[in-house]
Amino acid sequence: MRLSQLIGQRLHEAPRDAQTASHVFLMRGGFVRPLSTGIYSLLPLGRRVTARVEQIIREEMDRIRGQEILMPLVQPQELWEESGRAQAIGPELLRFRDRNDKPMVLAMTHEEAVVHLVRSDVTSYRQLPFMVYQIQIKYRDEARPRAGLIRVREFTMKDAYSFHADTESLDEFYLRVHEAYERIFRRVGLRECVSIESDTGMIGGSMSHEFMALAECGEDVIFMSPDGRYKANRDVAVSGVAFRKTEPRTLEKVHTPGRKTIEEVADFLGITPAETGKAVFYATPDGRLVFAMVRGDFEINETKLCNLLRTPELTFANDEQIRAVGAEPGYASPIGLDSTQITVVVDRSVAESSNLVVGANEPDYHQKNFNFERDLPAGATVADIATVRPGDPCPVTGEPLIMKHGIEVGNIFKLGTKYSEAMNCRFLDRNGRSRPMIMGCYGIGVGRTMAAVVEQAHDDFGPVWPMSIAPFHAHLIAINPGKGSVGEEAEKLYTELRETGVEVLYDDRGEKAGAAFFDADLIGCPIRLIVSPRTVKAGQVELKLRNGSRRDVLPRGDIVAEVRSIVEAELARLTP
RNA sequence: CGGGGCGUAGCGCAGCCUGGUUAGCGCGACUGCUUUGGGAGCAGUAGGUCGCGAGUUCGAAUCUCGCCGCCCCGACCA
Repeated sequence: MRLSQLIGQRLHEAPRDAQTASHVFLMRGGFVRPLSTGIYSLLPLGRRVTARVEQIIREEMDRIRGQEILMPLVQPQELWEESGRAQAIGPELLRFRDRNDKPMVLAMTHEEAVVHLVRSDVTSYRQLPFMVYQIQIKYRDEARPRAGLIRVREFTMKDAYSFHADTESLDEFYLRVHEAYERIFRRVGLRECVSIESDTGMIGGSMSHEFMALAECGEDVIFMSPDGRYKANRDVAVSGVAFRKTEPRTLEKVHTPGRKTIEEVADFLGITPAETGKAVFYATPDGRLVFAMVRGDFEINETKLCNLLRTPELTFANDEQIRAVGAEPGYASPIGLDSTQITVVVDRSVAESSNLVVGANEPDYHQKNFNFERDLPAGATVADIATVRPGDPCPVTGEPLIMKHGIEVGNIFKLGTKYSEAMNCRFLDRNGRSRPMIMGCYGIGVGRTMAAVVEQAHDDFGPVWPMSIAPFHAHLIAINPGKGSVGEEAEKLYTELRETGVEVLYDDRGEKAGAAFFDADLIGCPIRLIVSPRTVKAGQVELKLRNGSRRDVLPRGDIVAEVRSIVEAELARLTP
C-alpha cells in the first residue's frame, strides 16, 4: 500500500474527546473514526488490524473443530420471547418494528439464534458434541459508551456456541476453549492477559471465566495474589481476612445526635470504622425488603448479594419502606426487625466480630456491643457479601491481594440447559430418550482486543503493534525520492518485499524526513525501512524496529531476507 | 437516568462576560518555488447553516427560552 493513496488522515493533535491511549492513537493514526456515540467506522488501517485479529481467532476456533457460520443481526422479537430474555433484558436490547409492524430486535448476542438454528438440524446424540462460531456485529444500546473502542454500542464479536450430550463433554470442551483463548490472546500480542473466575450475570449458567487484558483504563476490577495463583473479578473475589472475637459486653444505648454515617459515628465515639456495623436497606424488583450488614470498614458487594438472594437487581429502599419494618434510616439496627417482612443478611465480618456499634432504630441513638450470635439468634443469613479491599489477605496464599484494572476481551460460559430447555432444543440419547442439549458459549470482542493491545503496547508517539496484528509488517520510507535514484530504489525494494510475502506500507510522499518518521511512529508498524540518498550511495538500507530494540544499516542485498526473517521470528515468538 | 462540561473550517482553539463592518489564529489541505534524517521556508488559494429552532433587538457567534449532539463522573452493563 502506498501511503500517498491511503485513506485515513493522521492527526497532529488528538480530538478533545479522546482520553485513553488507545482512543487517542487509533484516532490520530487514522485507524478509526466515530460516527455516533459508541459507533465507529474502521478505516483501512484499523480494518487491517481487526482482520488479522479475526484471522487468528478463526484459526484457533478451527483448531478445536469449530465450524464458522453467520447468523442475522436483525431478529424477530418473538425469538427472544421464547427464551424469556425479551422481558428479562432492559433497554440495552434495541427494539423496533419493521414495515409490517412486526416487533424486531437488533441482536446483542446470539444464543437464541443459534438454538433456533440447531434445534431443527441436530436431533441425535450421534451429532454431539460440536461447536459453531461466527464473527459478526452485535448491537447493544449501552447506557454509557466510553473510552473509545473499549465500550461501544456496535461492535464486532466472535461468538461461539457448543452443544453437548452431557456435562462431562461440556466440562472437557470448556477447558479446550480456555486453552484456545490463551493461544489467541498470546498470538495477538497481549502481554498481560489473565483469565479469572467471574460472575455469570444475565447470561446465566454455572461457571464462567473472563479474559482480562490488564490496563489502567480497564473498567473491570481484578484481585490477584502477587504470585498470580489467585485471581478473581471483584464481584466474586473473597478475602482471607481473619476476624477476632472477644468477650461480649452488655448492649448499651448511646446518644449520637445527628451522626448517621459510619465516619461520623466512629469519630463521635472515638472508635474505628472496624468497630461498627454498616447497615443498608435494599428492595428487590418483586418487592422484598433486604437488610444487609457488613462491618463498618467494608463495602457491600451488590453482585454477591444479588446472587445470594437470586434476584436480578437491588435498589436502595426508601425511607418509607425502611420505617415500615420498624427501622430508622441512618440509625438502623438488625435487632428487632420483623423477619417475616424483611430478609436479614449479615456478612462474615459482622458475624465473626464482637461488640460492634450499630444503630438503635431510633433517631440520634446507636447501640454499643452488638454481638451477632447473642443479639440476632435467628432468622438471619450469614454469607460473604463484602467487597474485597486491596491489601486484604489472599484466601489461597495469604499474601496481600493486589487490585488491578482490566479490559474484558473475552469470556467463556457454561450455559447448561438454560436456553435449550426454554427453547426446546433437544436430542435423542442412546436410549432413545429426549433430553435438552447442554450448551457453552464463548465470546471475544474484536475491536476491544485491538484497543487493549494499544493500551498495553504504545509509547509517547503511537502504538507499537505486535507483528501478528500490525496493519503492515514493514513501513518503507523514501527520503528525498526525487534525488538521484532514491525513488527508483525504494520502488524496487517495495516490489521485492511484496513478492516475498512481506506486507509493506510504502511512504512515497516525499515528505520531510521528520514528518515521515512521525507518521511512521503513529501508524506503528514493527519494522521501519529507510531509503535515502545517503543509504543509496552506500548501497545500504536502514532498518529500525518500532519497539526500539534495534537500529541497523544493512547491505541492500541482505535486506529482504533480513526483513522476512524478522517477520517470521516475531510471528513464531508470539505463537505458543 | 442523575451530576458536570463542551458544541465556531478536517483537527486544536480564540472571540461570547460588556451585541456593532467582510468571524479570527495555529495545524492540516491545495498551487508554485526553494528545501529534505525527527512535524521546513516563502508566496498564494480553497474551506464556515458560529449544533438546530424560536425569541429579544435597528442589529445576535455573543443575550433569553426550547431542542439536539458529543465527552466525563455516577447508576447501569452477556
